[in-house]
Amino acid sequence: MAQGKTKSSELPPRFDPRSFEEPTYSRWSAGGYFGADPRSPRATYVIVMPPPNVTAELHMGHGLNNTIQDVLIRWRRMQGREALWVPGTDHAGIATQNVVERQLAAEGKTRWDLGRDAFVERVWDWVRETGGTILDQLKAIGSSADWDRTCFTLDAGPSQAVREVFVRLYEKGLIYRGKYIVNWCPRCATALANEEVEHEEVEGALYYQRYPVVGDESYFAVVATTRPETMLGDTAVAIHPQDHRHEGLLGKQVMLPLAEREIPVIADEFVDPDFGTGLVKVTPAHDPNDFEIGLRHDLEQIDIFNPDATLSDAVPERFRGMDRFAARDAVVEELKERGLLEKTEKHMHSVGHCYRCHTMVEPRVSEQWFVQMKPLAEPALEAYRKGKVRFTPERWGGVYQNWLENVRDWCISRQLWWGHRIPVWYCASCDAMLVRRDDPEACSECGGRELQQDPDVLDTWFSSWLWPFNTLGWPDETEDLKAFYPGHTLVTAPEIIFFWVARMIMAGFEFMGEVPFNDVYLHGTVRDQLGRRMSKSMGNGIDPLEVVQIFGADALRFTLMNGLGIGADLQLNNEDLEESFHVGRNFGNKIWNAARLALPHLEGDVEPLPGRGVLELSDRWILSRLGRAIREVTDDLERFRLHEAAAELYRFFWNELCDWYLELVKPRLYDESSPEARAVARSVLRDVLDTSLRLLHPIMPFITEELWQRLPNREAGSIMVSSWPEPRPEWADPEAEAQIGILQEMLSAVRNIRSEYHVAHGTDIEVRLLAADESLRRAIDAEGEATVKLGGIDRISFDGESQGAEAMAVLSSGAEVHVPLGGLIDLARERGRLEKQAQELAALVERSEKRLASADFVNKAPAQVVEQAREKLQGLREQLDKLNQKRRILEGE
RNA sequence: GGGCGCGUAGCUCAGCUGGCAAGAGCGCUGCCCUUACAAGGCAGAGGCCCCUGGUUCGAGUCCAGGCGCGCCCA
Repeated sequence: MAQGKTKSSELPPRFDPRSFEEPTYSRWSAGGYFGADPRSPRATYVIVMPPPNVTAELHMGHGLNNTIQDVLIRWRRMQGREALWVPGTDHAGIATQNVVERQLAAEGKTRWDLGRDAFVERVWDWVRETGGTILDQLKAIGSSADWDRTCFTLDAGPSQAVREVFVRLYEKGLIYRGKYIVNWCPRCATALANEEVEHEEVEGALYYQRYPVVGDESYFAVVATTRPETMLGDTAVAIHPQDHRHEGLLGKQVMLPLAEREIPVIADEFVDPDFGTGLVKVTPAHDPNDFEIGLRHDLEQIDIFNPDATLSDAVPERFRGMDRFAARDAVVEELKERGLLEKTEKHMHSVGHCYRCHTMVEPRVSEQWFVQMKPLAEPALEAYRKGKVRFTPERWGGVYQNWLENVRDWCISRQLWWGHRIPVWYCASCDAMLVRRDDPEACSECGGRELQQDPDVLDTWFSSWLWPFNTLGWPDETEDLKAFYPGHTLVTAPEIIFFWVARMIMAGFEFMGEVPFNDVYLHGTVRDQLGRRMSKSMGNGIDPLEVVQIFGADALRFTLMNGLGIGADLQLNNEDLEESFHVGRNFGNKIWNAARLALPHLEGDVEPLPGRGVLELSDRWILSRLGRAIREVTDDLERFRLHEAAAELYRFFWNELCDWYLELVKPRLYDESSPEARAVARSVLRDVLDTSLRLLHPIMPFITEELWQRLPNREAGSIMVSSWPEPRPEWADPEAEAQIGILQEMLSAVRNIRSEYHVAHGTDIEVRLLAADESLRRAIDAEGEATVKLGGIDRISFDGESQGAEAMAVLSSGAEVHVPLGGLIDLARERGRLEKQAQELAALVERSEKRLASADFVNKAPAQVVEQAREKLQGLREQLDKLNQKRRILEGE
């Protein structure tokens, strides 16, 4: 793909990502660079993509999540690993069904109007139409997933895996069916798992209701409740056994008003004597705690609701069909009329809401399927304790552990139509229950052919938790499975630690005998400029594709990585995309222009990097700095500190390579009269640019490929499969770093003086360096031509004495920079300038002296620290002395 | 109620194992369209590192308490 490209000298002055991003992606795709080979002898590196909802559209959260994964996978691929990133989508039972139900509602229909089969077919139509859109969108941001392995949770393979898992767990006794209290979403008309309920503090009221005591109707049991309407399902009143205030009531019956039923007063440890009156109503069918009390006391469970939370036939006729909130008003009103409402108090309490539609959840007894979690949790906990699974940031490990230690059974049946149907059949003839991998033809007990499959489907997460291995072909023992399980890194958001991360680890042990990945990297949330979570409903989102259109995928990716503190949230301004993304775009432009400068000088043959002996000072310096950058970026990536990798790359490329090296090397590049010197410069430039582009590639894949293709002497057909740079120890060159460092400081001082005295650009000045140290002399000696150019200097001399009518600065080494400015010098201004500097230095000297005067510091601090402090003080004093000396001369003028 | 996180420049955030003359980007001020880049260059201003105590020779960093903000669990 490299040959015959546009000539480098023809690069336009501004980089235009749209001109190359899509074609570049197509070439990668055609080149087969995304695919992983199970037969490869290389060590693997595997990430499974958190599958987005099949009908979702790409938002910034996906953008962030997938960019992180792509950075990691591209980096490991370059390191020579057989890198596999498995993509796919999730059928997202409730969410997807909701979307199609809303479409139907717009047509004035419900799913029951269509019937199950037609409805499911309709969802499939919608999925076939829009499903996978999001995966194409992921390509636009550069994702290098192995698309040939794209998986959908409802595909045949994963569906078979789900059945296999259900049957195995059932046979092991870990799946059971029972009538328990579950969280019920009246809008979705289905049960939910505990984790699918979001609790929210709301201001409600505490209603004190009077239940007349049977046989002594002038006496009342007063119960406090936040949910008066559920009284219609009360089957007892309870007190704490040690609560002597209400002892007289124990064993008596009270008359439940409105329902006009007699119910007992019982004693149960669960009751909190300090809540309300110490007496509570017990509604076993509609409160989890009451449910437990009911079991202990063998109370009747009266389900007062229909699936949509209107009141059922279990309540008096006048309440039937009322919505639960209307029923609350009606009950309260009627109690009030009868004098049975003692008082109401404001009361804050936490109320559960459906995580998909935010409707208030109703605890409700119903028959559901459950997974017994404790036995599955043990190996998952063990793995964490032994460090086989690590979390980044570490603190999430505690959250994971805490959840597993207190894990409750998992309600896996959903009263939905879209999803994996539960593989259980009931025989109409003999009541047998068949749990099967394949659809049975006849009852195995009685041979009856009238079999009814369980109408419910499984929780979507019941397929998601198999994702690390069902995407590789499990339960078949495939080549892929052998090669790519277990995987390595999971990248996701902390809010699905329970839903998904913990369960995947459990399933990994239960079905594969091994943890599915070692590292869980949890990233923050994308927020708007006000700190609000981006969401469709609030309209404060940013469309990543729009960003790609305007700024390019590389700009998007760099901005995301650069702004992403470890475990921290990321703020972007959705009203000002320029503000949010120009950093990445401008960096791309900088890279582009550095190449625009370099490439014309690199045409034709370029020799490999020569030995150290022929390198110039600036070459030694940039190679030393580059080595440092390689170490830091690699280390940052290893520790998932992606934002620091991005910042380091930005700093190195811009502030060292562009600001200094390119300027220092220019004279040699343009000097055709010294071909040998020019050849060395070209070799170093080529190598540094090549290495820098490879370092940048995981974060900015497109621009680096585009430019890399124009470099001579490339090692591979695509930068994607070039090698990740390794630091060469022999490049480390503290001497060169020190020399260039002092040269930079000197130029800074000169430029400061120029700026202070408004010396026009183009007006060269003379610089006299007194007490110049060896480093500075050598640096100027080696880089004289560039130095005079960068400082706008026409002459540098090293002799003479401090004089009056000169601007002056002292460097940290003690070297004095004098700039004779002739008529431009303003003595008053110069005195002021030096005085300010002297004051600052004096303050530092004082602080430093004080520190060293402390016997404790000198005796107890490490010798090296004390020594450093002494040297520093000496340097500061020298600087201050020289400044003061100069000030005295100026006083005499 | 239990747990976790955050508070550093006007804004968004780095600052990892305590050794700082406290950093970056944006924004701001001044000068400059110097032939890679004005999406740029150079120079500069801007900080009780939330508060109070403690540990330490030494605290932005560790500990305790407080204030403010956010999240999770019950």
